[in-house]
Amino acid sequence: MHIGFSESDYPDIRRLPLFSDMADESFHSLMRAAYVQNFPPQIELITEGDPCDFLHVILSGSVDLFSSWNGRETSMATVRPFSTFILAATINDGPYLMSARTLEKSRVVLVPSKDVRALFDTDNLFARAIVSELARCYRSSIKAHKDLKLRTSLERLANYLLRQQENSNGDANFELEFEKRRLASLLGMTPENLSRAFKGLKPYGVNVSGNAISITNREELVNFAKPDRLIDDYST
Amino acid sequence: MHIGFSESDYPDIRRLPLFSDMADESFHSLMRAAYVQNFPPQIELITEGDPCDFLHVILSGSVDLFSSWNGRETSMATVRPFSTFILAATINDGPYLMSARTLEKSRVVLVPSKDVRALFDTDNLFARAIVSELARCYRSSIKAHKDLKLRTSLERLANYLLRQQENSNGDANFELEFEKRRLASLLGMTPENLSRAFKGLKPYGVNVSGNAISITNREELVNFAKPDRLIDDYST
DNA sequence: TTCTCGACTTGACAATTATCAAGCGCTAAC
DNA sequence: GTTAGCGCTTGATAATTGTCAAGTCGAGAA
Repeated sequence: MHIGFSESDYPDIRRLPLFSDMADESFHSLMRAAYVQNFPPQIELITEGDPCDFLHVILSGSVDLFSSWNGRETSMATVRPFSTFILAATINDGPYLMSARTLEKSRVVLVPSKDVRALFDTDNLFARAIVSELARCYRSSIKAHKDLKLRTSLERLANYLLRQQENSNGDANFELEFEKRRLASLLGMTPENLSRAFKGLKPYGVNVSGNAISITNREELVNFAKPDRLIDDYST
Repeated sequence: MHIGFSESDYPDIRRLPLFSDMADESFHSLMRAAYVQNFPPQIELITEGDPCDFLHVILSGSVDLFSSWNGRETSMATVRPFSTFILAATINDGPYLMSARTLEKSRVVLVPSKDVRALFDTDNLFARAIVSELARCYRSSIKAHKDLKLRTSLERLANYLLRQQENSNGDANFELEFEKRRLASLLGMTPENLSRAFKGLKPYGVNVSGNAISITNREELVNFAKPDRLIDDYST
C-alpha cells in the first residue's frame, strides 16, 4: 500500500471538472495537503457512520459504494476514474452515509475535508464546480430512486442493459462490467432473481453467456424497457 | 391566483438558511426579480421534463413532489415551509426530474433560475448556502434510497411512525400529516398494503384510528424498527 | 335527516421476489 | 489430469407485495 504523491498524477486530477477551473494557486495548495494511495482489491476505504476526513478521488481501478442495515447489505453505486466520491459528507462535515471498498487494485487521492471546505470560501470557480458536481450527484440519486420505485426488477435490468450498451459504443455485443452478484445488488435484487430475469429478457432478444451480453433486437428491448431520459440519461 | 409580492414575506424568506447569510444587496436584487403566488390545492406547479425556469420556495401550505413513468406514479417527497425545492435543476440548468403539486392552499415564491445562477458567482455566502442546501438534499435522497432498498414495507412504516412521533414532540399520540394513500405512495407501497401494514404493527403497540396514531410501547416498536441515524436522522 | 361520494378497509387471488438446497461449470492449485 | 472452491444456475417453496372486487365508514350536500 504505497503512500506518496507523484506529480504525474497532477494532470489527471487537474482535468476533473471539480478541479479544472480553479486557480493554479488553489489547486497546488490543495494538492500539497493531499496524498495518494494504491489499494489492493477488496479493501474497505470508508466505513459508513465514520466522520468524514477526506474527499476521495479515484484515479484508477473501481470502487463500490455500499450500505448496510440490520445485517443486510446493498450496493448503491460504482465509482470509476476520474470521479470524486463522498463529496456531500465533506461539504456538510457529516458522517459518511455509505461505505466504500475497492473492487480491484485502485489508486485514490485523499484530500483533507477541511482544506476543501476552506478553499471553497476563497476560490469562486472551485465553489461553482463543487455545486455542479453536487447537483449532478443529487440528480443521479433521484434517478436511481425513481428507477427503484417505479420499475420492476425485470424493467430495471432491461434499462440497465440498454444503458450499458450505449456505454459500449452501442455495440450489440458487450461485457458486463462486474460480477453478477454485484449487479444484482445494484439493481436491488437477489442473484437468483437476476439469473431468472436474464431468462425473462430472452424473448426480447437478450442473450447471455457468462459476462458476455448480446442484444439481437434492440428495438424490441427498448419497446419493453421504455427508457426515459428523466431516469436513464445520466448526462442531464 | 393572486400574483404579487408583499414586503411582509421578506422576513420569512430571509430567514431561510439559503438566504439568511447573503448580502443585503444580493437578497434585494433576487427579490426584485422574484414573485409570489397563492395557489389553490391540487395545482400542478411543475411538470417533470420541463426546463427549469424558477427556483421555488414554499412559504405556507404543502407541496407534493412526485414522478411518473409508464403510467405509474409515486410520491417522492413532501415540501413544507420554509424550504426550497428543485434547487439542483436550477443550478445545473437541467430539466425537472420531479413534478410538484400543491396539497393544500399554498403560497410559493418563484425566483428566476438565471438570477440564482448569476448571484451565485458574485455572492460567496450565497454560494456556500446553496452548497449546504444541495448537500443536505443529496444526503436525504441517499437516505431515502437506503430506506427503500434495505427495508421491507413494514419496517419502513415502523420507522416512519417513529420519525413522525419525534416531530410531534415525542407525544405517544399524534396525527398523520396527510392522507394514507399519499403515505403509501411515499413509502413505496399500495394503500391496501399500508392498511395491512398498520395491522401488522399492532403487536408492537401501534394503534390507528383514522389519522390518529398512538404508540403505546415505543421501546418495543424501536426494537422492531431498528431506526438508524444514517437512514432516519434527517438532521445530519 | 338522508344521501352520496370518496377514502379506507377487507378478502380472495395473482404476481413478484426472496429463501433454501442442490447442482453445474469454470478456474486455479496441486 | 484431478480436485476444490466459488460463482452462477435451477427447482421447490415461502414470503412479500400488488390487483381486483366488494364492502364499511364518515364527512359534507341536499
